[in-house]
Amino acid sequence: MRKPETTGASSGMTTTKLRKGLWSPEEDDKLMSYMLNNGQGCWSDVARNAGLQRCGKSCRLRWINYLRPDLKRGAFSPQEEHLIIHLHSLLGNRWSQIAARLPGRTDNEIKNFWNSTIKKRLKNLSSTPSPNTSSTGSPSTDSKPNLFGGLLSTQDQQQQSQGLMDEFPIYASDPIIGLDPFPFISAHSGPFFSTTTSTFTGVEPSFFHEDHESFFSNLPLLQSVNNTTTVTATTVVERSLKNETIVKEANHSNYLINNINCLANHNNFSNNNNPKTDNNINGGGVGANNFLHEEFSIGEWDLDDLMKDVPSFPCLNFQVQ
DNA sequence: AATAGCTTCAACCGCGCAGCA
DNA sequence: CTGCTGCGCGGTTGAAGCTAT
Repeated sequence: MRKPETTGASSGMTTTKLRKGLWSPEEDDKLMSYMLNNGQGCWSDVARNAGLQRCGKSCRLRWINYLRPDLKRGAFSPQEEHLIIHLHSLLGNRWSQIAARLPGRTDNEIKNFWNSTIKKRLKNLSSTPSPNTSSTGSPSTDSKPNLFGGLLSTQDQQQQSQGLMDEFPIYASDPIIGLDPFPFISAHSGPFFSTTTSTFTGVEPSFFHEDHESFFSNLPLLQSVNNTTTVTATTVVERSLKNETIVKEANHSNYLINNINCLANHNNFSNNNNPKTDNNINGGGVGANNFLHEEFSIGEWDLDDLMKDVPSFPCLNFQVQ
């Protein structure tokens, strides 16, 4: 928190000193009532028209992080934590994208939560290796390391997943975003990746149901690191801590090849009309079976493209009609 | 009770990007 | 093309609150 600056507007004709620091209740009232009456416009206009000695940037931040009526207050639920961890493993420090998938939460809030709480847990986890893992062995099939206090049994994982589904029904039909707090491991042990190749395998056409077509068509698969490497809990933690690097590197790695293979499969099954898909992935009409063995132009793809149509919550774009 | 150390989180800063003249 | 302006994002700061001693 910062000390509220008491210096008000100067007496100059053109130079009004902008306030910094904490917002007073009066300023909050002004901004809130202005936003409710006029909706979001140019932020510098908002600041001016609302009679605030604040820069537009400051008004925007205050509105987004504190005043917005759809904000959820209070601590993060275990389900939200679960989702944050999962999304962070997919997106890295793209807090705004993570926030867009958590209704009522802001990027700042999530960022703070991650830096203060989850990062600490990850460090603790890495400093106290699980007895169920070894430096050379495979992760246990009965339990996985987790950030909620140690090991999570398969049953507990299912319960957590169910909680997530209850809280975020939009994800209920999505086996990717909803189920796995530790995608690094599942990417190796799950049904969707071969353990010996970079190829997306074992998926039946029915897997891509139309109900979540657009979701899947753009949602990156869980990160698949070097598919021939055994992943331990320690590796998972280290990779979580280095996630930004992983995500960046993934753009030029098997990770993206997996995504693309998945996407290519899906786009073929769903026969959608995404021109980018058609041109760059489909190769202008390559059959489904060919996707798995084609070389793709990876440089033209990135997470943003893959994620852009993933559902977000309209409440985060609050605007008065 | 005092206070030192730690944690939390609201707010700021700087950068990159888009739109426009 | 260049410069300006506004917006949005991620990283960082620092005061308030909390906890341990």
